[in-house]
Amino acid sequence: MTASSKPRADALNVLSGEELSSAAQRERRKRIVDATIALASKGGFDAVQMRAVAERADVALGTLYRYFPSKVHLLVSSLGVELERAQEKMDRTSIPGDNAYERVLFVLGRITRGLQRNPHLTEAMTRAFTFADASAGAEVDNVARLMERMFTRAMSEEEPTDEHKAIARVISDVWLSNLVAWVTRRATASDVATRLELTVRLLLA
Amino acid sequence: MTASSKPRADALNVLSGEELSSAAQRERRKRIVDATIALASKGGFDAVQMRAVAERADVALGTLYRYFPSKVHLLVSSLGVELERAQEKMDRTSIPGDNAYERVLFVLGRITRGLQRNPHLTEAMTRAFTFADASAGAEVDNVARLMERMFTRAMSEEEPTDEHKAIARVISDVWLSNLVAWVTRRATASDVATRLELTVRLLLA
DNA sequence: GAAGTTTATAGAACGTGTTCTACTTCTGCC
DNA sequence: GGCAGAAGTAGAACACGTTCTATAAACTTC
Repeated sequence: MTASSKPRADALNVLSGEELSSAAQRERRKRIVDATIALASKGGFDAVQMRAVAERADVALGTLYRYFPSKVHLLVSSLGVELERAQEKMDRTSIPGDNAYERVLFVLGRITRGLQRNPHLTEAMTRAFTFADASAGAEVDNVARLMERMFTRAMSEEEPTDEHKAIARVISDVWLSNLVAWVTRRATASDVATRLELTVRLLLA
Repeated sequence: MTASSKPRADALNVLSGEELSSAAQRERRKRIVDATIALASKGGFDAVQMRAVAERADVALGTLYRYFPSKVHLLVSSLGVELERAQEKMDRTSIPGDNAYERVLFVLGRITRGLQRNPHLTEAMTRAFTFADASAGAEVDNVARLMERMFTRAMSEEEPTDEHKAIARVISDVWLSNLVAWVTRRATASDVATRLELTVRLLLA
């Protein structure tokens, strides 16, 4: 099938090759993450089976493992992708509220409701995140930073102070813990809302 | 081996039977939990393999599963046992400090250092705790309650107020999250100490 | 103390994450 | 255009959590 006789084939190969090498890989990676998110959305953590992800992304199992060395890496990386999307969306809208307290609550409420709209996906990602071991430390750190940034931005548009960073960290911890309680059905959505509000009040009011 | 002809055999059977039935089961359960803790202490979450626990506790695999329906149940239950021990020890000593802030920090420091003395065990238990799904909700709730009680007691000896309960919950969340960061080597012991102190200061100073 | 029920045992079997092997296809380089 | 090495593929193989089966022991009840 290769057009071996045309003089242009060379240039064409180089060009599409260029794009292929990096671009085909970007493309594969994207397919993998998309497949992960689709499967997670449908059936949660357990439904994200490596063979199923590979098949759906149309790559071999070995390739999947070359891109993501474990299921946890895969899910935490996907969480990172999702959080970045959420952050971008958040950056495009202005956050209402007269003070840090109101603004943080707004952001928390909005993102929490967003996650609760897709319970299986949330379950898959939070469980992977909290189950991650040291080998996924980098991915986990990345996500943790994204979360903290989200809350420091909500608190003020200035460069965050150390105190604001500390508060953001506490909020991240409480938020995650409540999300986990919610996905494991130990807390209702309104329990979560109440506790988050209480927490933010303790910290920022 | 059964003394079938003696009139007392009956009573004895009933008695030792009584003790056996329940007591043999208590005994088995204890052996299982001990084996779990021993294996976890040696090699963490991965070393707690169901076959290994069963063998070490000298019960069949099926029996292990009859007592604890999954590895997570097993580890979270063991965490409950450990926390109760820690609480009892805590109850026997008086907590120094002039105010809630100092007292909570004292308790936090003490229990954190205790856990850090056995990193593998801590890793096994915290990972099981945060990985638990809905089916282990009861066990997880039990542990969460133990944690919160530990901190409300530190804050004051009175019946805890709602605010104190809320604060205890936040501290529990932050504490757990830092413990996880520590076992996954994303935070050092002194990072953890610093963050806990900062958190308690935000909440109680 | 015998029948029936519950609990325990040994071990096979199964599912899914992970690793390994043998082979093919790309890609960059001369 | 041909070659060396990297990347991808198909699928077997392995490990460990979990379930299942067949049998034996322990307990309860009459």
